[in-house]
Amino acid sequence: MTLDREQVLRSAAALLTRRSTATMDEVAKAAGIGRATLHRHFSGRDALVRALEELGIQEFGAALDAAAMDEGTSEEALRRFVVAVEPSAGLLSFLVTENQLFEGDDQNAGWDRLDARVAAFFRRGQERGEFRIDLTPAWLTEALYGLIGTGAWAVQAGRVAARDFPYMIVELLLGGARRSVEQ
Amino acid sequence: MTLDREQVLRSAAALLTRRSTATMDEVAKAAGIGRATLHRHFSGRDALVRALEELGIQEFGAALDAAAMDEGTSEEALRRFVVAVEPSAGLLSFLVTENQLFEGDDQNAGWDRLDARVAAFFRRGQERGEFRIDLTPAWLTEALYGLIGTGAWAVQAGRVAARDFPYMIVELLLGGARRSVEQ
DNA sequence: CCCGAATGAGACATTGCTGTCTCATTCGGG
DNA sequence: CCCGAATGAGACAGCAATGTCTCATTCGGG
Repeated sequence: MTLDREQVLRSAAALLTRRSTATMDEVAKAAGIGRATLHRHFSGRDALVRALEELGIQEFGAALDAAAMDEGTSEEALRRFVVAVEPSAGLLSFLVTENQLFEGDDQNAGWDRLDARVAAFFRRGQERGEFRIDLTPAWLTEALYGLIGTGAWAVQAGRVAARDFPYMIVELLLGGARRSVEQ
Repeated sequence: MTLDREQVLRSAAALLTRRSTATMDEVAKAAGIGRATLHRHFSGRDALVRALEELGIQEFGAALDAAAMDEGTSEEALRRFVVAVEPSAGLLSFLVTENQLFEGDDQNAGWDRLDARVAAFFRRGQERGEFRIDLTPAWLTEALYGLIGTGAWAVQAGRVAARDFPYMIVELLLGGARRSVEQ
């Protein structure tokens, strides 16, 4: 017994990433437990989503920590980060969409903190002359999130190879599609 | 009388863009009509979404046409396109999310045709030496869609200025965040 | 081995949305 | 002006998911 809460959350994340409207019953079945048991541990769908949110925040923060965004060039740091965040990309994409539904409501302070860290990273890169300054840190942050979500979806849909995920995201975000003269 | 179908679709698009789970009743109220009338014109929620899908496909195609993707440099064409597609960005973002829910089901052939046009544009740019060739046309296409959706959302959330929308998307997609040496 | 705790299966009421229907009202063309 | 068509408001049943509860079963620590 002693239900593995972590494993339940992981399977729920995997399912909801694919189909965000999945039923509590489907979530339970996907975790290999009964719906009643699922309800005993997460008082409702809201509680489940909130638990997933905390998991996502924790993983996102862990990826930022693991990437050591202050060390080396900004480009190296960004590469490390995208590699570190890749396993959580699907979950994060789901949570972003889910958050968009709560229009105006109180947004989890955890996200603000993470957003601030990412935006500060881009600002630092601008101050060091590594990033262009005509694109705001806020936009670069949003664009990074968007590309991670898009990449996760494209991989899952089979439109791009999974092993290219970090390369494609970082190359596009940093270098863009334009072929530069020195190439 | 003689309900303005176009105007109903537009207000539905505006509402569903903000909150994709809006009720038929809310859609009707947003359009200033009764729920019964809404049902008389769109036999159900599915029919409404399908009508919105056709509208989105038509607008997307119109934006491609208006941008004349074959004329001038690829960069100029892309700029024209993003400017032309901006008014439809919210609707397209909603439709992409909605389509993701139909896992595996028959996807509207209209999208395939549009995807092919966009991918062909990037491929042409690669052949002309304007775009780098280590990023696949399929990925560039997905990334463009993702950035358009992200941009639309960031504007609506007030995180970036609306008038910067085309500039930010095109600059990031083409040039990337890296500050190049010649700058 | 045994007993308590946790689980799974299912019944049940509730809720919110949907789709259909009716009927009084309103609009607008002829 | 008048009549038919369209609309709005609301009633209604159906349905799917939720959340709660019960009860038999199973697991595992002592």
